[in-house]
Amino acid sequence: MNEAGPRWRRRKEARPAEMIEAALDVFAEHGFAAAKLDDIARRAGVAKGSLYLYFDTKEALFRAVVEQIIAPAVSRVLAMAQIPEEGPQNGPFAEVAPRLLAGAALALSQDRVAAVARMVIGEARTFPDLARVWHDQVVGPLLSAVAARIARAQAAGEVRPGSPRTHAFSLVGPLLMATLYRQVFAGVDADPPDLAQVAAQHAQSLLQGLILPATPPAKELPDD
Amino acid sequence: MNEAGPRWRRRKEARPAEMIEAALDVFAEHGFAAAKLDDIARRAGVAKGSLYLYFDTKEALFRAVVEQIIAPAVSRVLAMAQIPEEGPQNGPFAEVAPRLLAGAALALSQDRVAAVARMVIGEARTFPDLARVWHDQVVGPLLSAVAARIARAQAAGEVRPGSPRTHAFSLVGPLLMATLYRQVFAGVDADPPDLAQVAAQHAQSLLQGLILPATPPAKELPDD
Amino acid sequence: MNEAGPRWRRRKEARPAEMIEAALDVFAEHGFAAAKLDDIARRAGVAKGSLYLYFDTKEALFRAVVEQIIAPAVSRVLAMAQIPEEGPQNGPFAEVAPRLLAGAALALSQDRVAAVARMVIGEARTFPDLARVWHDQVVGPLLSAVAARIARAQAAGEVRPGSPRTHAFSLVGPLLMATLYRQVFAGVDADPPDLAQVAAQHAQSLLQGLILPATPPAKELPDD
Amino acid sequence: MNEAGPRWRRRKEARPAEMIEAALDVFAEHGFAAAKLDDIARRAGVAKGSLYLYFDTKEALFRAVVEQIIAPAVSRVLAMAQIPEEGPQNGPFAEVAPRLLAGAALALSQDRVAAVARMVIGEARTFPDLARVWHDQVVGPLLSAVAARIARAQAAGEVRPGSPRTHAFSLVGPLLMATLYRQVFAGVDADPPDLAQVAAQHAQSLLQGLILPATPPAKELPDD
DNA sequence: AATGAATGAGAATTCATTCAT
DNA sequence: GATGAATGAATTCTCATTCAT
Repeated sequence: MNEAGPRWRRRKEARPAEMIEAALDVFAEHGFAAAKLDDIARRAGVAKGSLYLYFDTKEALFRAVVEQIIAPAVSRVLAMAQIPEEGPQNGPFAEVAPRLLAGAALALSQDRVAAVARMVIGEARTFPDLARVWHDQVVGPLLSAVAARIARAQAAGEVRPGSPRTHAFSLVGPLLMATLYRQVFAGVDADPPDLAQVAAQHAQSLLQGLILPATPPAKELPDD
Repeated sequence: MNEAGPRWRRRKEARPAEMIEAALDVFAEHGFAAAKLDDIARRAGVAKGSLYLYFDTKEALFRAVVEQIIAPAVSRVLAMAQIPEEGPQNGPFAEVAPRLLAGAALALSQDRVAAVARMVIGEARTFPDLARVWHDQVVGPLLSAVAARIARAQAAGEVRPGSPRTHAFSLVGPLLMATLYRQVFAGVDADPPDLAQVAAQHAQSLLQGLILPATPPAKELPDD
Repeated sequence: MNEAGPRWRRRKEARPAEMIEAALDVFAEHGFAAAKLDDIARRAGVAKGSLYLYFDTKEALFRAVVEQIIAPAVSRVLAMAQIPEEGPQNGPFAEVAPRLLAGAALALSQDRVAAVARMVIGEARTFPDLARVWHDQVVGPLLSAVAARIARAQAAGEVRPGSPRTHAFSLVGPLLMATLYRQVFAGVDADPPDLAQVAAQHAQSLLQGLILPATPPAKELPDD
Repeated sequence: MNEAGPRWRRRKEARPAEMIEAALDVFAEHGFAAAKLDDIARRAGVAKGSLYLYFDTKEALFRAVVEQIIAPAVSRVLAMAQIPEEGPQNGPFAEVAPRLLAGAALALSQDRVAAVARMVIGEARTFPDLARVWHDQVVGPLLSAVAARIARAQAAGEVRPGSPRTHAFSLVGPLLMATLYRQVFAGVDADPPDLAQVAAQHAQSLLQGLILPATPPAKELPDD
């Protein structure tokens, strides 16, 4: 710690995880504008001034939160969609998609990720940079990866034609919607949607179609 | 002196509306916390203090904005979902659903409604009351209406079994997602999704299924 | 409104008593600085702007309160001290003084007068004009009148030598103190001093002396 | 880093005192409502915001001023009234009382104490808590102590019967009245009463009686 | 590296005063 | 004469950022 060296280089890496963790909590709870550095410092167990040793600005701190905590979570989900050219996940889309949604449901169950998402939505207009970070590092890659996988499936004749990007919205929209719903109405709706359930049911509905074949009005079949 | 001059009344009732308009603009642009009453007043063409003749507090003004914009929007959308027992909309679900989504896409294209939605999402944690209003007056009724229509379709054997509420998420989630996307990434993504397109394509995908029949050009198999 | 005339002259006299009454109440309750013209207007049953038809300024309104309400009360008390050269009140000081104090106790029992006094004390430094009005129209005349009467009594050999002005403080100080005490500790002390009792007992104590003649340790005599 | 450097502590404890000093000045000069935090800060040589490091609110600062100035003043005066059972002050009441008044006159000559008193009187209605503090910690104990001493003198046959509490008003009222007079009419009356003079003359007048024995034109008796 | 006291620009809110009706 | 909506200067309080220690 005392000898000179390239150790300094590491400082950026060494950014106290506690600060970022604390910042995530506070941002998630109050939103960006209403988050107080005082709170963050207290929760991180450091002095307010210490935050400035590592982050030039409140916004920089937010950026770090996204980069250090959100990005990894995104990568994890992407790993399920970004199906490598070869490998076991490269099965039929009808099998990959449900797995993807299930994985996403799991990732989104961490309230922290969802809370940041809610925050970004609220502050996007005020801090365009936040929106850009979120778009470039989270939403964009995710959408593109999913759309790419869908395009591949279309090329393979597995998936119906149409804008792959729009198909991606079709695939992930309901799950994200449910996530937001849980976030926003946490204290209001005592019976919020279950993410895993939404993921599973929606995967089936979307893939197979919501409409049942117009069964010649036969007797009711026990639903399968 | 005694006659109730409606001269005043009219202005007295017009002013707040102009203030709410201005407030909507500013809130939508900056979010609640970052919105400055100075801006709102200037945009409304009144003095800062005049706002306080009609709204006790910044929060009260925010609430007024939400309620003022909500009311008509809800009526409009509910009219489309609250499919009357009889009437033309009471056709087969496969025809009703696309119309519903198309109508919603239209309603959501008004940036004002979408902007308020984004605001509420962003400030839900800070103003729980607001979340409750939004839930009880907007999202709840809407979801319930859609779910009820779906349940009816299920009873008629038109729609695959499963939680009607979750089916509702499947149906409207992508459209709402796209709406939010447009709001949040307005300045970031030069090529945002087109709501009408999403509505149309998603309706077809969801209803008919994203997966093409495993085309050894066989005949349609009863799903799964 | 259009014809010139002497009618205007009357306006000052016609100053609505309700406004002054209301102002007294509000000033007494909140002090000068914290008194709101809105309150005064509401209590007077007029519009806020109407106050300005009669009083140029908040301070002018206060001045009117003093002149219209306080001054008469003072005159009443003065009438008891300003003993005319002849007349029944011109008896021995030992008889006049108790009557004077008793009359003052009665006058001060009106909380309104006392409340304004409290207010002036609080705001004197902020609004020197108020202090001047109060001094010139209330306290000064009162003190001078009492001191003059005392001086006369001294000349007659009735009263012990010493500064008549200081004697005046000796005479009225306890009663005023008790009045203030009641005002300030209205909500705090459940058993405030009774003004009439203070007046009576103090008159006797001061006039006859608090100290009993060092009775050669004889048996207790029924006092006085 | 771990040693508790008292370096900071000292400054941290000194600052609030300076602020309270400054606040006393400004409050005394303008009263509570009209005092500007800006002024106080400037006079204390700190930034406006710094006040809020130590006092949550303008009212809290006011309270601190009162308590800070009260505490020593009360101790000092109580020491004079709380005549110990034994000791030199336990002489005849006729000797103790003048000493008591003289001491009080000295204490009240400090404008700071008097200024705070004036403030409390002025703001009592606005801040009932303040009135309570003042009553419970200052006026109550003082009055009780004086009344108790008087009661003792009555028991010893030194003092005329009557409510000891009212006698206390008789004793200290003129001095307090004079103190207030000086405060309130500081800028108005060029010749305010001298506290020591009032104390001395009133002590004699009250103890011996204001009325001279109906001198059958005898030779001047040494008064007493 | 760390601290936390200090700063001061900035925002919400109040209210005496004005003025069109 | 009366009204009360409108004004905007003034004030309290907040909080990101700085800096001496």
